[in-house]
Amino acid sequence: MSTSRANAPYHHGNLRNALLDAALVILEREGEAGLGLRDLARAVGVSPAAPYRHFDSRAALLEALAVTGFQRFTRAMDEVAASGPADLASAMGKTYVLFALQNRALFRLMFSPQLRRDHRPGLRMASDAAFATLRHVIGGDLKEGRVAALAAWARVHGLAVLLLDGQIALQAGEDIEALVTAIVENRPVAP
Amino acid sequence: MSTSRANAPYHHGNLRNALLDAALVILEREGEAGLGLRDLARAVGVSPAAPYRHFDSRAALLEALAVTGFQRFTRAMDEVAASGPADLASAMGKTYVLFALQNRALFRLMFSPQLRRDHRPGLRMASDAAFATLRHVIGGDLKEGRVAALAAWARVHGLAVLLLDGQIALQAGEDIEALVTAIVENRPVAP
DNA sequence: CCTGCTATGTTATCAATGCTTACATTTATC
DNA sequence: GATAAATGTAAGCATTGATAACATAGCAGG
Repeated sequence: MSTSRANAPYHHGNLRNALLDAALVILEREGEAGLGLRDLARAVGVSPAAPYRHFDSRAALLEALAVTGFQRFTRAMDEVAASGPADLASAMGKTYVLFALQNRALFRLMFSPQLRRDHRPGLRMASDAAFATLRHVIGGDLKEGRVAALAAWARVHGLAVLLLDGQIALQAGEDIEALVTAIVENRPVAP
Repeated sequence: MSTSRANAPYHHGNLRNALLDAALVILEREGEAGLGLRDLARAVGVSPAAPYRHFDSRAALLEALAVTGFQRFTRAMDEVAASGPADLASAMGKTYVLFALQNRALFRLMFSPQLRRDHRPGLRMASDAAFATLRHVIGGDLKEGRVAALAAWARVHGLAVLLLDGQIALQAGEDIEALVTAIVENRPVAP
């Protein structure tokens, strides 16, 4: 290929992807507030101003991270839908919550109101794409109208947020995945 | 009383309360990230270092704000419980969501993982107090066990968060309060 | 090879912020 | 009044996001 710049290393290597990878690690370890451009540049081994060649601002970097988060989210949803589970809505709900638990800081970033405030079109598009499939499946599967679909979504999203924020205290010896399954499927823990 | 310092004006007036009031205004207008101690001091009309006489750090100020938020929240919950509605759980759920909508940034701050990270005892106590009553009412009213109580909580909290984050798009002419009522009471919008 | 041209990275620097220290001023108490 | 505590100010430090000027690496065409 002649125009292989997106993949081939230039000066450093493909710095943009290296920055995103390192940023994701720092994000999950330190939280969004602890992700500074200087630390990030130091982690990758470039000068403090180098990231600005790839991201206009810190907010733009966070947006790019959130977009990759929505892409992973979409992939996880598509995979579970393609696997053809017996109860599709419950399986997707469970995947929804587990995704949040396995990508804690990233999930929070995806729904960060700070990012949504300055209407970044890339984030909007990634978010819409992710929820288009989810909305379609939930709305088509439940067939109980808008309120039921929103209630199901709210239950799943609320469970994810409460677990992330440490509001739901696990009882002794309780398996978190079993609890999620029980709540999503709306049945007692011990069946 | 001899020790009326908490209320009586000293040099400036009771600076601590003035700071909290102004901080709440800035918080709802600019978001948590936009609440700087310099702006805050300027808004109240004191020097940039004056707030540090009342709050050890920016985090301590945010904690104090969150504590007042939990106190308001507790009051709202107690009031609706004392009013003796027909369906107590639904009434409290609706109050829960409306409180979030009427105190957007404050509600988010109350559940901020940043604040929870450094275990501040005041915040923990205020949070526990607020949820003790809620947990008691939900648990005692539903009588369907832990999973049902958590599911109800998750639905209400998730609805609040999704509305705050602008994820739920209102349809043309749709009343948000009616939608909240419908979802919380789990019935169609048009009865 | 040499000359533009673009993409990328570095150095130096600025402004704003959270925070601290040393000092000044007002109030309370004896 | 004297003294000590409480409260506010002034000045400055370290860090951070952001920008500007400069330097380097690849590419294209003569």
